[in-house]
Amino acid sequence: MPDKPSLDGLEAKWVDVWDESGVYHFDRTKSRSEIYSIDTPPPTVSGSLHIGHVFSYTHTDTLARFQRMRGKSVFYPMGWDDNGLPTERRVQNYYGVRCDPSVAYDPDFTPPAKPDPKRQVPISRRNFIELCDALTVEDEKVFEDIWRRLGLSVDWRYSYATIDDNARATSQRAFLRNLARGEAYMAEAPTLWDVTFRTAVAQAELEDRERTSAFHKVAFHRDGGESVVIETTRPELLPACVALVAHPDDTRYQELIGRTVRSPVFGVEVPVKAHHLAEPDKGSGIAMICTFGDLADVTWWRELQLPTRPVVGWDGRIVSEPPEAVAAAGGAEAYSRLVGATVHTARERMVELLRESGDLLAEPEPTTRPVKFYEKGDKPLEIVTTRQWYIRNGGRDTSVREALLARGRELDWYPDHMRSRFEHWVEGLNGDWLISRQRFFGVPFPVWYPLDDDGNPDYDSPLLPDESRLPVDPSSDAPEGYTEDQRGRPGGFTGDPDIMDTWATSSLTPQVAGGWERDPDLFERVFPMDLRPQGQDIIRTWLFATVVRAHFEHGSLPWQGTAISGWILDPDRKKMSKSKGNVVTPIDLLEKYSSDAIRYWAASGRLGADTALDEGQMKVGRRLAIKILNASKFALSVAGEDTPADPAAVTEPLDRSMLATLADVVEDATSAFQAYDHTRALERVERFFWEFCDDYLELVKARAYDSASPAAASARAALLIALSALQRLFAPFLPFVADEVWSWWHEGSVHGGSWPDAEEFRAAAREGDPAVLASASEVLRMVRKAKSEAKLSMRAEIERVAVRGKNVNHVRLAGDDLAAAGRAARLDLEATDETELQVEVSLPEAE
RNA sequence: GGGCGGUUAGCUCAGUUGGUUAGAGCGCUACCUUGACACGGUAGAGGUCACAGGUUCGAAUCCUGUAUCGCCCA
Repeated sequence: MPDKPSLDGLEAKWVDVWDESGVYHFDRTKSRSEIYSIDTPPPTVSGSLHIGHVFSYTHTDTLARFQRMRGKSVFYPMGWDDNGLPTERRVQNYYGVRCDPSVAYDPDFTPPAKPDPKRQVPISRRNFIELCDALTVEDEKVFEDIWRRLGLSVDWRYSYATIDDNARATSQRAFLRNLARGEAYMAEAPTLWDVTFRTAVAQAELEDRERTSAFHKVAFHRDGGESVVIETTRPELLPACVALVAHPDDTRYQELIGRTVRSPVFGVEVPVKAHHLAEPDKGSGIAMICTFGDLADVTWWRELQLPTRPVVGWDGRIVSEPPEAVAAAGGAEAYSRLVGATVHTARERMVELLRESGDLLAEPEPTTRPVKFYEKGDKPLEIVTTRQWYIRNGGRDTSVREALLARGRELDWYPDHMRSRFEHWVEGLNGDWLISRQRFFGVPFPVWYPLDDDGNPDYDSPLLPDESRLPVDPSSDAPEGYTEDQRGRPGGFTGDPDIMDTWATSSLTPQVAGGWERDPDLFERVFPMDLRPQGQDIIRTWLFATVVRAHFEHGSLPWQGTAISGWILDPDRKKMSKSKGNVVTPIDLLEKYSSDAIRYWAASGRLGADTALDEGQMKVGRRLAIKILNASKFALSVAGEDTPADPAAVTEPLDRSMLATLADVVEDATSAFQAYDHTRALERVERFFWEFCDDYLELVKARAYDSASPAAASARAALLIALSALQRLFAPFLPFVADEVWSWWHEGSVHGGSWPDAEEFRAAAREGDPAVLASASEVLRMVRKAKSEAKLSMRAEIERVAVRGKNVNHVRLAGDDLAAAGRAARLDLEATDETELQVEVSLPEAE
């Protein structure tokens, strides 16, 4: 035991000790009922770690430590989410390169010494992926160091990365099984498309942003009748117009429905249709349907069975060939003025064309409206018809939707109200889950297509690998029955060029970490897992997708419960996020206050509750940690060679009262933890600890020093018993300081020890009455108050303390201790009917 | 527009199934260096529980409405 205990250096010391002792190692010989398994969120390593991560991971760690001390073998692996677009972007910026699949592999490639983000060097896909692999390894090291320093009780032997062989094999296997059962399918369909990243995106990745645009009044014509005026914010899509649409009840357009009109400039005949989604009070009440301007166009196109006239290409520019109908109507020349232009420029040119033809009936009228964006993109999404892979998720299938909603009800949610986010998301799905991405760093689809004699792929007869070959890379591996030299040749094959959406891998973390089909013995012991901890922002993505995959593959939930952490708000109560630029990195705070102090702050935030970044709380945590050091030192130094404590030695009513109070605290903390309310557990333990220090320690101090008497032995035994409980109760929250003070008088880690059992303390208390300590504390407080008001030292001698009241007998049981702690020469007690204790303090005569 | 959650002391938050005078910490003020702790201790001041109705013997707590903040979805 050090003379002057300190928090400095505890992290470095204990991180190493824990690592060497393997105290957090998962014991895989245990049976399922003896195991607590956690499906840890793999953080995205391409971003910097911020204080919000520390917050939610600490929540999980307190639960893991509680379960471990309860005797469970805790399966608590850590993963890294390194596949996907965020890593690609980081590699591009970090090395100053970009992936160009048409470039050949250069085995000697070295990245530019001085990366120039404006002039990224085009490199082959394979070189690019090598750089991704290299950089993620570095990033993961940084993350792991911080996690260790924060004291996460992870078993690092089970770490995984979402791009590693196991994750790729698992993703491909699950996909092949989905495909075999018809849960995955390929379709050529209108797809939300990001023109910057040139990839399809899924519904879960969308966000609406307000954008300014303008209504353009445009005239369509008909022979022998008045022209029809529509209003559109996207005149550049006029060559893609396939129909006009009005509401069936709109009397203004009744006689038009079923006839045709002619588009301005291009002269294409298009039908006028009726559909209930047309909004009569919007604009002129009649709209043009283009392929495709927005999701309503897609609905109309599908339900009214209209033709397709695509004009926007994968790069967001107007395609070179006009739609056949435009060419046939003689609009090719006008169209040629739009070719190659971005959507924005094409709009300006189209307005010019309309002005020239006299079909723009008014000046464009500015407006703002929500526009769909890819959450990581900065250009509006276009809708492009492409061939993509999907997984069913209930978006267009009522029975799947009902089954998934039932899974949501089956899952335990902490806090419970988070379930509604899941339900609303599932109810609002409007299509299946699009899982293919036209990107590079990710899990490839394990699929090839045979080429016919003209070299065209036959998408209807995909070639699939045997599961034993996984993971495969169809861009470098050949399908069974083919050789590599048949790649791209007529009669040969071609690999599917796409990769899976990150979530298509992340949705399998229980399977990846749990050893599904790789280590069946492990999988059977940990799956379905006990807990999925995560943030509220990814309920619709990660949580939902994981439920979908487990539902299809295993016919079960992936876990029994989910613990949802809130946001971290900056001191101005704004959500902390990279885009707002208010992100705080944890490392400085960890250094300034200690890991335990940061954990204390994090553990003070309830599940589901947004929590402000509050350095004040960290300061409190630091003070608490120091107090634990000092109180432990005191109790141990007083107890001397009396360790281990003998419960039978606890005879004094005050000591028994304290242990009875402690038993209640243990009971409360235990049930709070079992209800996933770590905050309540901490609060109860902490409150008791301060009362223990301020009142109980002061009361028994003098008696405990008087080494000869049995009353002293009682105090010393009670001190040690309480200390043992407190150190263990704090262990999930403040693991460093808890193990430090534990090590002063025990072999082995407190984290491998047992969670206190209320009954043990109840027995040691031997029917002690909590009221004794409470009453003595109350009187002691009154004595202090009198001294404080008289501006006297707490050490000042006083002549007499008189206590009256109903419960004066409680005070009597601690009378000697009270007199000693208050330095009172006399303690007079008088039983009366008063419910409140009346305390009179006779101070010494003023000099 | 729909949904979810919040609104309690200057700040950050507790407040169990409705039950005496609404609690804690920080900050502030005063005092105290007492044999674990000055990286400390003790005490004090500080609140119309967002607002308006209602139910009840009794409401921070239950009901209705309003305001306001955050998030999600249209």
